[in-house]
Amino acid sequence: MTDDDQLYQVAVRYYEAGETQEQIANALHLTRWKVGRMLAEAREVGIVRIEVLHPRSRVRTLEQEVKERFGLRDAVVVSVGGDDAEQARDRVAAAGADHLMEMRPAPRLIGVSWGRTLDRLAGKLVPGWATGVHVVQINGALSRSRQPTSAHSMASMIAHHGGGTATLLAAPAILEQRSTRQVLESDRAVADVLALATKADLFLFSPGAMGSDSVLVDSGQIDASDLARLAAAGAVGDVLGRFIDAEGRIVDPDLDGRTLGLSLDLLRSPTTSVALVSGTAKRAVCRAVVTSGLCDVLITDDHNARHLLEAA
Amino acid sequence: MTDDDQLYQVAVRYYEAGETQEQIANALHLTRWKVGRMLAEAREVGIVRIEVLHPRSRVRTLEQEVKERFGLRDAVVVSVGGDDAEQARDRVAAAGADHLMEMRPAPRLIGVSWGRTLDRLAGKLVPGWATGVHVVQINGALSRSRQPTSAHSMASMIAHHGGGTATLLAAPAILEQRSTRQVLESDRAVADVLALATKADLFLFSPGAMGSDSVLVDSGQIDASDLARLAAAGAVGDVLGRFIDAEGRIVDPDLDGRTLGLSLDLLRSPTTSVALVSGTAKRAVCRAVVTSGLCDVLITDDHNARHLLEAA
DNA sequence: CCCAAGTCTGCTCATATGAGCAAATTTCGG
DNA sequence: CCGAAATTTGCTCATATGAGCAGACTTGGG
Repeated sequence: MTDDDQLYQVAVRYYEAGETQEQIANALHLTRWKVGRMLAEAREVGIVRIEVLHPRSRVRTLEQEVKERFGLRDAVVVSVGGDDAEQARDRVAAAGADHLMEMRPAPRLIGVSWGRTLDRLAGKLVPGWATGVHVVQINGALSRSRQPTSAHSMASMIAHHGGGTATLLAAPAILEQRSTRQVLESDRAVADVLALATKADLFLFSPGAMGSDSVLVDSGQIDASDLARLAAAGAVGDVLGRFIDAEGRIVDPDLDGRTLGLSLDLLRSPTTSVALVSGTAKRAVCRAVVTSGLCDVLITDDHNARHLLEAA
Repeated sequence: MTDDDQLYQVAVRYYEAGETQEQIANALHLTRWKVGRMLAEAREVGIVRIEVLHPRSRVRTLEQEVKERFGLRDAVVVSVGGDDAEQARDRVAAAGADHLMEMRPAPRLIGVSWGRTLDRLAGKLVPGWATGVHVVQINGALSRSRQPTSAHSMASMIAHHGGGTATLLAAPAILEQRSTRQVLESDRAVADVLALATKADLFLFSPGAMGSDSVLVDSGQIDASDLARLAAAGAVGDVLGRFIDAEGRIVDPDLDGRTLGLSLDLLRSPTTSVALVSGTAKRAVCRAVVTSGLCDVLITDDHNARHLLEAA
C-alpha cells in the first residue's frame, strides 16, 4: 500500500489540477503506470470519491422537519454534494423553477424581487410553463445604470417563458433622501406598479447576506461603511433591500425610509411568499426569514436546512 | 442543454456501472461523442461530483463541539464523504491508530476489547510505533472456535507492532451459567489476565450495535431472540459484551452476570478510555457511551458526530 | 416568412489510459 | 540466513477518450 499523503497528492493533481498521469509521474519521479495504479487505489480507499447524484434529489425528511419546525406551507430541500456555493445556488434556483411550474392553481400575478438566484431561476423555467402569467417587480432596481438591468431582464424572462407580460419598476432600490422616495412613490409610473404588486398572488424573493459581495453593495446602493454600521446594529441580511435583524425587524428605520418597494408586511400576509436561499453566508438571514414569517415556502440546500434545524 | 434525467442516467452508467461511452451510446441510441459531451456536462453541472479528500482530514469544529458538549478529554472526528459504512469504519480505525501513536506519554499497558473496528486499527499501526507496549485483552472472546480468534490476532498485532507482548484472555465472552463465569474468573489463568487488565493505563474499545450483524450474534454468543428481548428492554448496544440502555445502565443483570470481562465501571474510572464508533447503526449506543461517561476520548465519523450534536 | 447568429452534431485523429504479463522485489516461514 | 510465495514494477499493446473542425440545425429578430 502506498503512502496516503502521496496518494492524496496524486489524486489532487489528476482530478483537481487536471494534470495527465504522465505529467504527474515526471513531477514526482514515478512511472506513469505507478501513477495509474495509485489513482485506482485512491478511488478504492475513498480518497477520491465519485458520486453521481440525481439532479433533483430532494431530502424529504429535512423538508418535513423544516416545514414542521417553522410552520411553513412548504419546504424544498435539495441536496448538493460538497460546498460549492455556485452550484448550490444553481440547484436551489432549479428547484425553485420546478416548484413554481408545479404550483396549482398556477399563479397568475407574480411579484418578484431580483438577484443572482432569481436570475438563475428565470433561466430554468421551460418556455410555455404557463399561459398568460403577469410578473411584477416588487422592489427598486439598481441605480447605477440606465440600461435594463438584470432585474428587468429577469422579470421579463419569467413572464416571457410563461407566455405573459412583465411590469417593471423603473426606480432605484435605495434613495439618498427619504423625500425622494416619497416623491417617486407618489408618481403614477411607480405608484401603479407598487399597487399592482400588492395584488400579486405569489411573491418570489431571495434574501441577501451581509457580505460585501451582496448585489446591493457592488451596485453602489450602499457602501462598506453602511454595511458595517448595519452589521453592528444587528443586521443579518436584507429582504427586498430592507435590512433586518435576527428577529426579522427593520434594523435602520432611516435607511428603510429611503428604500423603495413593497413593505415586508406584505410578505407576512396570507399571500404565499417563496424564499430561495443558498450558501452558508445566508444562514443567518435565512433563519431570520423563516422564524419571522417572511416566507411561507422555503427553498434551500441541505446544508442550510440542516444548519437551520441544528442551531434552533 | 440536455435533459437532466438523461444526463443522470448516462452518468450512472459510466461512473457507477462502469460501462464504456460506446456501450452507453448504443444502449441509448446516441453517438459516442454525444455521450462524452453529456458526461462533461454532468460533471459541469454537478450531477457528477468528484472530490478528493485528504485521508486524514478531520473536522476540528465538530471535534471541539463534541468535546465540549460531552465533557470529553478529546474527540477525533474524521470526514467520510458519502455513507459507505465500510469506509467510515476504515477511516475511524485509521484515526484511532494515529491517535494511539501520537499519545504522549505513550501508553505502556493497553487494555483492548475486540471487534471489526479494532481489527482494522491494528492493521493501521505502523510497525515500531512504540517500544515495549503490553497489550491485555479486557473481555472474553468468541466461544465457537478453539483456534486463535480475531480477538487474539488483533491484540497480538498491536503488541507486535509496538515491539511488545500481548496477554490474551482464553475464555468465552458470554457463558451459559453465571456460576461458570464465576468459576472461570477465579481460575488463575483468567484471574491474572483480568487483574492485569485493571492496571491498564489506556482502554480501547468499540461498542457494538443492536443489529444482527453484531459480532456477538454471528459468533453465536447470543441469538436473535436474546437480541429482541434486550432491545425490548431498552438496550441500545453493547460495550465489552455488556448490553446497555440509553443511560449507560446494564439492561439485563442476569445476562450481565454471565458475561466475562472487565466491569464497565473501570471504563468510567480516571483511566483514559477510547471509544471508536462508526456507522449509523451505532448512533444510539454511541450516544449512550458518551453521555454516561464510558469513554474519555471519542473517535468517530462526521455523520455520527453531527447526529450526536443535533439530537442532543 | 427568411436570414444571420449561435448552437449542436458527427466525425478524424492524436493521445491518454487500463488490461495483461514477465521480471524484479519483498515478505515470511523455517 | 535461505528459498518459496506473494506482491510490486515496468512494460507492450489494444482501446477508450477528448480536442478540434466543418457541416447541419435551431432560434430569434426583422
